[in-house]
Amino acid sequence: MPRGRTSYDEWSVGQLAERSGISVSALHFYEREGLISSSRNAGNQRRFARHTLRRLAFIRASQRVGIPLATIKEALHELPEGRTPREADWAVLGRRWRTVLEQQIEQLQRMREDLSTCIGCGCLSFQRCLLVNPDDEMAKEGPGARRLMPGTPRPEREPD
Amino acid sequence: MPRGRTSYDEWSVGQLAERSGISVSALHFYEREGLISSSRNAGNQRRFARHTLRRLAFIRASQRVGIPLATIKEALHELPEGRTPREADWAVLGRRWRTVLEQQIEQLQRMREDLSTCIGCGCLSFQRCLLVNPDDEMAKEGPGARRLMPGTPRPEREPD
DNA sequence: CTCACACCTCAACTAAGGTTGAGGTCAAGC
DNA sequence: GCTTGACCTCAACCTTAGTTGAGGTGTGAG
Repeated sequence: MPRGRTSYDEWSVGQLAERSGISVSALHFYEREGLISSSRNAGNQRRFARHTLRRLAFIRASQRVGIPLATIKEALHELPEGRTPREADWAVLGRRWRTVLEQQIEQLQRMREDLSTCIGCGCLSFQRCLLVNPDDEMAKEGPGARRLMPGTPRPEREPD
Repeated sequence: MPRGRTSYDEWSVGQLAERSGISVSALHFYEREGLISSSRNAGNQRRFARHTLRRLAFIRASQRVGIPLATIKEALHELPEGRTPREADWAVLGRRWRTVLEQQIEQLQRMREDLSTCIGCGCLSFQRCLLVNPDDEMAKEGPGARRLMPGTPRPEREPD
C-alpha cells in the first residue's frame, strides 16, 4: 500500500529503502552525514528526488571499492549543484576510483611478494621483512630492529 | 637508561615497545586480547620473553595484509605450545595469508573490471552495474533491477 | 473513531583497534 | 628523603558505519 502522497519524482524514505535495498536507518544516517538530501512534506516526512537513487548507487559502488564515506561525500559534493549530474559527471568520479583501485591492487601485489620472502620463508625478520618493517631502517644504529611501522617519528617514549 | 632489572631474555613493556615500534598501550591491549603473554616480576611489572618480538612481527605483518586481530589470534594459537615456534611453523601461517592476499587481489581485479563497465562509463545502472548489484538479479521477473544488496528478499521495480 | 503502520527525533549501543587520563606503586638518583 | 620516570589498573573515549529502541506524530482503511 503506497502511502499515496508520493508522486513519480518524490519518494518516501521507505520507498527509497525498498528500491535501493538500503535500510531506512542507513538512509537517515546518509542524510545526517550530508551524502544525500531531502525536502519535507506537510507532515514533516522526507521526500527524496528520484535522482537520489543514482547517488545511492554511487555510494554503494564506492563502498565496495573500499572508499570511506567521508571521501565519497567529498566526491559527491564535486557534482554540479544546479543540474542533475550527467553520465560524464559520474564518469569523472569513476575514473578516480579506478585509480584508487589500481593502487590498492599494486600494493597488495607488492605485499604478496614481500610475504614470499618474509613470513613465507619463516624468517619473519625485523631487519629484512618488508611487511613488518616497510621503511627498512635496518642496521642504522647498531644491532637490533628499531621500528615496525612507518611514519612514527621517534620511539614515542609513552609519557605514561 | 634501561631499568636494569631485565635480562637478555626478559623485556619490560617499554623495551618491547621501543624495539617493536608498537605503543605500550597497544601491547597491553594485545595481552588483554590474548595475542601475546607475559610473566610478572616481584613488583608486578610485565616481563616478556624475547620471542614475543617475533609474534609482534607476525601480528604487524598480518595486519598489513588486512587480517583482523581475532583471526591473527586464532592463527597464533595454532603455534606449538611447548616449544619456541620454528621457521616452519611460521611458514605454515604465511602460506595461509598468501592465499588470503591472492583472493583479495582477484576480488579487486574483478571490481576494476566492473568499474570500467559501470561507473567508468557513467551509466551507474542498477540493472547492469555489478558493483552496485553484485548478485545481478536482473531480468528475472520482468524489467528492472531488484536489489542493491545481496540477501534482501523482495524484488522491486526500477524506474530510473 | 480507532487501529495499524509508516514516519519522526534523539540517545544509546555495536564492532575493531586501540588511545587517553586518573590515580596509585616501585625503584633509582641526587 | 624526595623527585622522577617507568610501570600498574581501570574506565572512558575515539573513529567508522551504521543499528536499535523509546516515545511521539501522521494518515489511510475499516
